[in-house]
Amino acid sequence: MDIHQLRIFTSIYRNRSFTKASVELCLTQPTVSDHIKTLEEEFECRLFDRLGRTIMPTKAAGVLYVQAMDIIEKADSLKTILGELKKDVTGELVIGASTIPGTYLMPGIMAAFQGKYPAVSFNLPISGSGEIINKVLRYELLLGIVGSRLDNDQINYSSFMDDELVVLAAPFLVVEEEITLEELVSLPIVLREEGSGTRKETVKILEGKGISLKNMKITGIFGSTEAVKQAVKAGIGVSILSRLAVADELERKTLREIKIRGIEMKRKFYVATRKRRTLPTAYNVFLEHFMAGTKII
Amino acid sequence: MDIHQLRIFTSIYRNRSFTKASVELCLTQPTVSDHIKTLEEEFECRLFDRLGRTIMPTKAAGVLYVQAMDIIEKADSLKTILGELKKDVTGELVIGASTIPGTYLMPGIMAAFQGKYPAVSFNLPISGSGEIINKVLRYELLLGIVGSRLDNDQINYSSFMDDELVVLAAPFLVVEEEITLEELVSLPIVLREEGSGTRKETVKILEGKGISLKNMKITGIFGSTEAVKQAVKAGIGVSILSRLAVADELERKTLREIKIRGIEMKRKFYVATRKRRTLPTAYNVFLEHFMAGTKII
DNA sequence: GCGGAAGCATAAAATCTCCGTATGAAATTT
DNA sequence: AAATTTCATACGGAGATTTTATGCTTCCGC
Repeated sequence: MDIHQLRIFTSIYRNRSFTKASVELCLTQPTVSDHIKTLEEEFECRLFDRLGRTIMPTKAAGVLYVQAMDIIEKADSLKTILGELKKDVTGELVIGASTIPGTYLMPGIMAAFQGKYPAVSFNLPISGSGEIINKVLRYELLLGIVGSRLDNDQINYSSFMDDELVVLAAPFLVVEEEITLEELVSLPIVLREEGSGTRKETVKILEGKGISLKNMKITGIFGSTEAVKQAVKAGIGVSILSRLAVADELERKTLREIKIRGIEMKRKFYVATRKRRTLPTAYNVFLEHFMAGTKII
Repeated sequence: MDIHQLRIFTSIYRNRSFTKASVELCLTQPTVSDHIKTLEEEFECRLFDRLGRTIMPTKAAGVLYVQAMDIIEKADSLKTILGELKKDVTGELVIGASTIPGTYLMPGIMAAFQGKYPAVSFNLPISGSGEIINKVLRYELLLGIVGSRLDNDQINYSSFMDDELVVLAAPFLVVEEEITLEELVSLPIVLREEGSGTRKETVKILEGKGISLKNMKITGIFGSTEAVKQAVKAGIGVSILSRLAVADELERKTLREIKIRGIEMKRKFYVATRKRRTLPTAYNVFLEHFMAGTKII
């Protein structure tokens, strides 16, 4: 049995004629006859009584017609359903993010997106960059937003936004507005723990300038960005954090930015996806919105 | 798209593997691959991400799986449903009957049949034999029970029961228990109207004995069997009716049977069906019961 | 009632689809 | 790095589908 055969059957049933059905389906009459014969043999029951010039559907045909139409309609709707899926921006978007973008960037973007597509909801697991990327690798996440790359040929990174690392001090700390790199090294410093993306990027940039952490006076190591901020405010030392994370404090002047002469500490945020995976439409639409919305910043 | 292809798809989805699906379905892996390719092209969406040694169903695949299983199960149930139909003795049986069998024979048989198959109900339109046969011809009835044939090569008759026509008189009428044919002709007679099957059979038998109605003294023509009985009881004349129709009256001796020496007036009842038409199971089962139950009478 | 038209069945040939074998490419494991 | 696993592709043959041609029956008009 075959959907095609069911279509032929239902056409005959409606038209009360093999010939008319063959016209409707753009087939020849013998083809139509043959398929009905096949169906009758398979179901072991006559479907149409051939009365010479006319035909009469049997009771079995009446029963089959309803069932067959059911199947045909379901089959036809498949294409529509899968087509709609391509336009369908609904459901839960699970997007992993590392600490800085997850805390200070994504919530705002997600809120804006949800204003545009109210049918979506968000799930935003936040961990370190490395863990996020690992989950993308292990198919546990479709999308990760990270501030640090972990080289792996299975991951596609696309950078979408420049971030800046700024040196921060307590407002009361007696330091120039702009200092030299050498002066920075002489200051007491507080940092995130090892493994943090922000710390990793900071170290990378400093080492690029020929400075090792070992040459610096580390007065505190803290497990979260907020803790580091509190430590800086308390005067334990200066620190280097993402501008994104301290925008508020700089505005309210509870933290002070110290420029380094002739140096800009840039880093990038990345969207991480696994190679060869197909993103559902909602994710793609979100990414589009996301890329467009963050480029300007 | 094809049910077969949907089956292949669902097997892959369950097995999370093209190869395992090919084993399950007794196909080769390239065949399975090819069908999925066809589906993906038809639906214009990827169903499985090929990740090298493993695969991952896409969101579209998840949606399709539910729909596909639905179709497959419906398709599989078709055979069962049509199979059940063959054992299914339910629904309304519409059986046309002419006056005598319809009035005096069918109700009892139908009651017995319904005792055995409580799921059936009956619809028993009663008209003249000719009209019943015509309705069978015009596909308005599947089955007719008639006491008189109407020759037509589209109708199959099968006789199932002998009936007897008996001469009836009022109990008070002074007539011998058994008379000769000549004596019968001399008696006043009442009859059904022309067109009645009983009258037709009566005339046929009498003419077979060389007697024409024109030689008889017709004292009344009535439109129903019951009316004829009343007329006979009232002494308007004798009449010839089916034994079936007067069994009660003979028993209660409100009518008297008069035998004709050396003559038996037999007639037959017939089941009339249209050639080439397929009877639903319930009708066939009823016919079987019917034939078995009436042969003895 | 007879000839022709209409409708379904059957037979044979052409075409198409489906499936298997052989082989390749990529990823993972050893 | 070699071996293994898994999916993709190429190609040929078997079988199914379709068409053309034709036959048979019924039904309609004359």
